[in-house]
Amino acid sequence: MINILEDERLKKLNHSCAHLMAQAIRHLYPEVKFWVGPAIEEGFYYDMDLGNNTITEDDFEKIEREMKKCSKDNKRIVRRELTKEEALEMFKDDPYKLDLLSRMDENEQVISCYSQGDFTDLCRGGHVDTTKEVKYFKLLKVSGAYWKGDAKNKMLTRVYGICFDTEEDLNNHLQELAEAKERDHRKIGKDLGIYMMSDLVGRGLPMYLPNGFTLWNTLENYIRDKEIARGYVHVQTPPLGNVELYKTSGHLEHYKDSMFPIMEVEDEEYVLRPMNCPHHMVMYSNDLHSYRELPIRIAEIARDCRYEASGSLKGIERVRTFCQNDCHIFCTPEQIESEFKGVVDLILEVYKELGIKEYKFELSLRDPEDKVKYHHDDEMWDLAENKLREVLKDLKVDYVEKIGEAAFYGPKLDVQIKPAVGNEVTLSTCQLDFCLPAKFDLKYVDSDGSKKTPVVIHRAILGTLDRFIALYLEMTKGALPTWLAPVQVSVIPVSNEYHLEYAKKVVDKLKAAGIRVNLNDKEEKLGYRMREAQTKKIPYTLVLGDKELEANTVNYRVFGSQEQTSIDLDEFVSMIKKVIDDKELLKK
RNA sequence: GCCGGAAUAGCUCAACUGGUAGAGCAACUGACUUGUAAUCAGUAGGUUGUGGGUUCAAGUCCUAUUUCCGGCACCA
Repeated sequence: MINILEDERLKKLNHSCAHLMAQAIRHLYPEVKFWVGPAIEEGFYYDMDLGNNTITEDDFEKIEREMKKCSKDNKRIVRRELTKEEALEMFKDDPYKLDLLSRMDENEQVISCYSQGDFTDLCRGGHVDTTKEVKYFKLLKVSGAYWKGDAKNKMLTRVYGICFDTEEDLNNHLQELAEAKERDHRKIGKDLGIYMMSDLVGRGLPMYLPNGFTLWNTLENYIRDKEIARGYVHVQTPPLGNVELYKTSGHLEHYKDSMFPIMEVEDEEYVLRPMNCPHHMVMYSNDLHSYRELPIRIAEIARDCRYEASGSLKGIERVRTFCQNDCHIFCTPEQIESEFKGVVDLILEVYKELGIKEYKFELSLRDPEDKVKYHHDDEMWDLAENKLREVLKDLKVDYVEKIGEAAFYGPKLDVQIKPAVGNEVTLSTCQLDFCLPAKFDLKYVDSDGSKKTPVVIHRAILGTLDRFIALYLEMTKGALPTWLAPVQVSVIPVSNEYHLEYAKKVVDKLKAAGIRVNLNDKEEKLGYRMREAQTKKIPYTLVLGDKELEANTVNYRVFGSQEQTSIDLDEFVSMIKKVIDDKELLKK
C-alpha cells in the first residue's frame, strides 16, 4: 500500500487536493469553517465545522463534481507571506484560523497563506502550481474528529480523499483498497469458520469455532515450546482477583475506566483482571529469591478482560476478552540488556518462521520534560533507554524512536503492524518496568547479602492470540501454512461406489500420522468438491480413483496450484509430515 | 464513549418516488455415479434487528433502542 508522504510530488498533490476540496465545499456550504487539512500517508483529509449541515458519503459525488469544476478553472496556486497583523485581519471572521494564529510566533516561523481563485487558506504550504494538476482524485470517507484531537473538544467533520497524477494510479489504488477489504479478518474469519460473535453473548466477546480453536491451539503450543526452549516457565492464574490486588498494583488507579466494574460478594470485592501482571508479582513473592536464580521468566497464555470503548471494538483485533502470550521476566538491572536482547531475538525468530515481513519497531521513550507522567529517577531511565538502543543497534534492527510514548513505568519496544483495514496496531511488545516490583515489595538477595528490588520486563511475542490470528489471517489471506491450517488435507474419492473404501484407508493412515484430514464423500461431482477444498483454502487435496486404488498411490494438488502430482501413499505421508515439521510457508 | 452511515432467509444481495417481500448459494428430497473451482429437478426457509408512532396501506416515512461498518478519542 502506497505511502503518500514518502513521495514529495504526491504529498504536494494531496495537500493541494485538500485545498481544492475545501474550495468546493465552501461553494456548496458557504457557512463552513475550516480547521486543518494535511496530506497523510493514505492521501489527505480536511477538518471542518459545518454548523448545522452534515456531509455524508452520498454527498461525495456532488462535491467531486464541484472539485472538477474548480480544477478546470485552472487557477494558479499562489503563496503569500504575511505579517501576524495582516493574517489576523485577513482571517478575523474565522475563529479556527485565529486559534491557529494565536499559537504562531512570526519571529519563529513564516506565516503564509495560499490562494487559488476565490479560495484562500492559512497554510504552511507544499503545493503544486495550478489547480488543473489536481485532476485524478476520489473522496473516500467522512467521519467525526475531535477538534485538536482532544475528546473534550467539539467534534468536527473530517472528509478523507486521495489524489494521483494519473487515472491509472488512482484506479490501481482504489483496486488495492477493494482487495484489502477482501482480506479483512472479519470476512475471512467468517468464511473459514474461525470465530463467531453473538449479540446474545455480548459485543467484543469472540467465540472460537472448531477451525479457529485448532489454529489457536497450534499457535499456543508453538509459542510455548519456543519459550520453554529459552528457559521460560509456564504458570496458570485465575482471570479475576481481589480488588486489593489491583489497588496494590495501581491498575485500579490508572486504568479504572477500562476495567469492568467491581463485583461485591460476601463483603469482598473482586474485579475481572485487566492484566495478569499482579498475579505474577505475587507468584514471585511466594519464595525468597537469590540473585543466582535470576532471571526468572514466568509465562502464561492468560485471559484478561477489559472494558474497551464500544467504538473501538473490531472483530478479533480489538475485543473485551483476550488472551495474551504474556511473560514477566524478573531480573537484575545488569541483566536488562541480555534479557531485552533475548526477547527481540525471539521476536525476530518467530516472525521469520511465520513469514511475517511487514512490520516496524518502535522504541517508546520518555519525554524528559513531562515530569507528571515520568516522575521516577532519571538515572534509571537514561540507563535503560541507552541499553535498549544499544541492543537494537547490535541486532541491526531498524526502529523509530517515539518520545513521550513510553508507559509511565518504563520504556518499551513495540512491533507495529498495519491491518487490512484501519490504523496500525501493536503485535509484539517488550516493556521495562521500574514501578511494579517496588509496589509489591519484591526482593532478591544479592551476592553481598543485601536485599534488592528486581526489574520486571513485560513481554508478549504473539501479543494477544486473538489479534495475532486476525493479523495472520489478513497477511495470508486465509491460506494458512500447512502446519497451522485447521484442515490440512481434503480427501476426495472420485466415486463413492468404487473408491470410498480406499479413501477411508488413506484418511485413517493420515490421521494415524497426526495429520488433520477431512473426507469429502458428498454425493457431488468431483469438480464441486474440488471447489469446496479450494474455497476453504485447504493446503492439500487428494483425488483418489481407479489409478490410485490400483497402485496404492495418491494424486495431490497444493492449494492455489493447478498442478497434479501422483505419489506413493507412504511417500505422501512422510512428505506432508516433513512439510508440517519444517513449518513450510504456503507458496502463493 | 463521540460524529456519520447501515441492518431484508444460514450466507451474499434485490424490491423505482409508501401499494401482494424476491434471487443465487447453502440446507433438505429425488434423479445422475461422476478424474481436479459450481449436474439437473423439486421442497422448505421471513413478525424485513427490536419497541413505539404516522398512514386506507410501512422493508420503505418519523421516533427510541440494540448491534454492525467507517473514522475520532482511548489502547497498561
